[in-house]
Amino acid sequence: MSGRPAESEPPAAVRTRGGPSVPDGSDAAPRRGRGRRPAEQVRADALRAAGGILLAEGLADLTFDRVAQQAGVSRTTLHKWWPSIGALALDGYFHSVEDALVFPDTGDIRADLRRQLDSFVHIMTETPAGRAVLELIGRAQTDRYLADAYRRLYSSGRRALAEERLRRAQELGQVRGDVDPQTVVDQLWGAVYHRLLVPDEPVTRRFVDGLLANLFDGIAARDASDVRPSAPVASSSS
Amino acid sequence: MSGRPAESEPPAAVRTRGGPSVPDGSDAAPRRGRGRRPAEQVRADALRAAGGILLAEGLADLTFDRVAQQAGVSRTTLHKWWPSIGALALDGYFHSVEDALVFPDTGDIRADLRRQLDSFVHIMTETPAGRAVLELIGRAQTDRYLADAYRRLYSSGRRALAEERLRRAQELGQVRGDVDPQTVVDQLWGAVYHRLLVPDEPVTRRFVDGLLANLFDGIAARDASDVRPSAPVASSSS
Amino acid sequence: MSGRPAESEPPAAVRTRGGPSVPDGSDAAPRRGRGRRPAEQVRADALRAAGGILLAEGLADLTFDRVAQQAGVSRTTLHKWWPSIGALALDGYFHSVEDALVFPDTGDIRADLRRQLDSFVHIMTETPAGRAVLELIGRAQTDRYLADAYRRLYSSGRRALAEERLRRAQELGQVRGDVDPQTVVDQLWGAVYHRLLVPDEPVTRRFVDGLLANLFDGIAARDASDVRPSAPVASSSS
Amino acid sequence: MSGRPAESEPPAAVRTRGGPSVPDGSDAAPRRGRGRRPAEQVRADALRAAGGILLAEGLADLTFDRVAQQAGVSRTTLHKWWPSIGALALDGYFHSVEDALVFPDTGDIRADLRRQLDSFVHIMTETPAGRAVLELIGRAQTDRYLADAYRRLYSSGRRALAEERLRRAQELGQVRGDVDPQTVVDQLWGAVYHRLLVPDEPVTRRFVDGLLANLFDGIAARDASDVRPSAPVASSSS
DNA sequence: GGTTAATCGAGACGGTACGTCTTGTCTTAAC
DNA sequence: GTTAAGACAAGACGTACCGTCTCGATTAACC
Repeated sequence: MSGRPAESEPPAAVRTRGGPSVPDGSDAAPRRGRGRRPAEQVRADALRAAGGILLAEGLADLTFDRVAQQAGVSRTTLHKWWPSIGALALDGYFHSVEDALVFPDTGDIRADLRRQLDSFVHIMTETPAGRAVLELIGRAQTDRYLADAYRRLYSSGRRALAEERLRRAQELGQVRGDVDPQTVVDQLWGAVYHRLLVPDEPVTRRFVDGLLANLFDGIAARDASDVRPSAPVASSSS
Repeated sequence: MSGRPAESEPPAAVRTRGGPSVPDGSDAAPRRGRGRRPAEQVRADALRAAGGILLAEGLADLTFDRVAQQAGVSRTTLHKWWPSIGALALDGYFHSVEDALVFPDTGDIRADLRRQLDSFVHIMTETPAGRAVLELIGRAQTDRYLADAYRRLYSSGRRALAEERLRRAQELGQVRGDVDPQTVVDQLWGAVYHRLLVPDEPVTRRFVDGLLANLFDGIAARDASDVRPSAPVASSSS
Repeated sequence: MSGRPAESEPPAAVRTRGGPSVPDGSDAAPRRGRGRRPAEQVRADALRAAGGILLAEGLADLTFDRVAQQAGVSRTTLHKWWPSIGALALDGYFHSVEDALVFPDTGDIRADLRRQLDSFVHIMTETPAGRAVLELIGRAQTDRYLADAYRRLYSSGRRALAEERLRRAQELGQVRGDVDPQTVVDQLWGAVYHRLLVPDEPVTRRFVDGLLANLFDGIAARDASDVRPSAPVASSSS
Repeated sequence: MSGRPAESEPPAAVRTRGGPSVPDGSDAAPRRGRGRRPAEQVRADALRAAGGILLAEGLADLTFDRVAQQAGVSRTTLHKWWPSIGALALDGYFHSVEDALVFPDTGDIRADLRRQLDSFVHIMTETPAGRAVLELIGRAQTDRYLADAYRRLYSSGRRALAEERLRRAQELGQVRGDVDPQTVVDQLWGAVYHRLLVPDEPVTRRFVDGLLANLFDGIAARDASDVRPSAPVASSSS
């Protein structure tokens, strides 16, 4: 990401911003004279193009070259502002997608987590943004600029919001005080990410139910009535 | 890739097979005549080279070109056997690393999970194989061939082993019968993968403790004694 | 030039070979499949395009990029065969221009030199090849690949032919035996090149007359009748 | 450029002016405020930088960019004052090199020419200025602005000086009155330039001797004693 | 056991992208 | 109003890799 003013980016509800995010899918360059243009306009054009390609075709088809052509921006300029294509993709993602930061607080922690997880699962499985986020996480494994920016602009903020909500539940006696909220984050959202990144098993409503039930009720058998001799509930394993 | 802080590896004991997995680090091609060689020998050379580069330098530096040169195999042949560099990398990984799929069964499910998770965390955070697995998962987001092969050859088998062990625990009344074992897999190993893939938080022994405690004991407060007004336990959040 | 089979290249009369040396001036690429084409065809296409651009527009407008586009050849291939654009230009020149090696030998050395010089001057001042040669000599000052190739393929051969003819004249007693033929070459063709490269003065028939007269008759006054008080012959200096 | 065997320099004594012509080899810009500076100071800084780079590294490494950075002058300003990098290079050359245009006149024309030619050859073959002049002549083939400036500022003046000296010799009866002095210039200095620009043959003292001997004595055999059956004098041809 | 067919190595090629460099234009702000 | 600072489009450079294709050599299987 380099020394750019960070665009802050937030947890939860994500929505594609404006239908025509991709202004002209026809890869047409505006064609201007050589001189300088205001930096803001150039940045906006580049981000719009990058976000559009990312959401429409995926990260593998996103290159500096294509962004330059589609946005009418020179490659040199792109390299000056973004150190890697992954960093540009992430910025383009935030520019094209509207994240609703709000984390519901109705007083019922389990219901609020359920709502939040449902929204999250919806976005990840039903919108182009889902695939984009997975590809960004994937690319971040070999692009440290992207990895840094992703943590700074995206994941750390979402973690903080979830922790905040969980701490309030602890204060109200709804969640045990000796529980580390960050570990809960990994066992809810992290578990979903895992199924999305390595899709052996489907991400369903029943799965989200199971995540919350396991965590809130515990998986240890409490009394004999729980003991059942054989497979009690249909597993989704093949 | 390069530059990334190396991290880790997969569930169940993994061991690098044979010190000199990388036959000749000097990138020297054997130089043979043109004729045909036994397919097995060609495959073995290619896999050895691919695995060596993957573990030593990372997936980003692994190309068909380099494997061809280092293994003395023609690019044409590589393309014939593997549909993408990711697929070749995965095969090379298995050729260079010996996975012990064994899952301990001492009768104590929580202790067995603990041992298995500790081994997993060790490999993922302390050996080159860990970084390789993360990079493979990452690349699988944009490489269909790799994604398919990864599920078929790797993750599904590990899921099955864990499920098997958990079902035995259910039969012994140690785990509630209405719990879906696959969901537990995502809340244990999946949670670890999440922290490795998006490293906002460190993967420590305390973290593993928390995973098991949350899951076995539940996070819901059981009685008034659990209720505490403010942050009771040090969280690892920054 | 590199390790290519040298195309031998010769002194004297140069003629543009075939009107449509530039096959399709419309910068249109043929567009073929990806596979390999015979090296000879690729080389011929590249040379035709390079020669065409050089003669039609000059060396300054000749780039690897344009040759690649016009010839339907990839830049990579051009770089493999020619180490610099100058080297490619020289090869393209020889491919597009037909050099008549013949050096006349009528027995009259002065008349033969006159004919040869007239041909040379004609080509250098009246045909596109003249400008091309001057630009190649110019570029050779900062392109050692071009400089080497130019000497090897062009100038040394022309020097040798001229020397051969002058030596025959020496053997016949028409030229003094203690004269170095190579020095004469510089005082005839070299003098012409000088006027062409630094055009303070025009290259005219009278100039060629003067070159031969000065050299054959000497410029030293032989007797008093030669002495004249002021400017005896109109000088072309401005 | 680079890599070229350095060669030489121009007629009449040329001397590098001031050891530290290159102000600070560390390519460090002085860093000033934005406002206007006296035009003379700007010009001087630019010329000093241009001349330094030209003499130290050659014309190929001289760019507007580098001059701007090294001189602390903006590219905009350079473009305003000089129409091409060649034109700037030429101005920079004159700013860094002190040309003594004096032409000796001892009364003996042949001895004076000999001295002048020796100085010229020395500068062209033994000093950095020599290479610079050859590169300027080379670039002038494709840079109209440089070509015009070179003739106007450099070559025409030198031609005039030589002509002046030769005319005095004609008036004294040392040189035939029907000889065009400008043609003699091309057969002496022009011949040397030719050997420098297309270095098939070396530029030696013997070569300069030959130039004068051929021209003053003529190359035509005067009597039978000159006739020799085979190669009489060692030629430098390979 | 010799012929034939499959397979491999070698490497040329078009194509795409990369990251860098240079040029010339243009904008803005300082002087 | 001139200048510096600097952003930008344009386009070339040289390199890397991919995927395809051709060719020749060799081996293995078939007859």
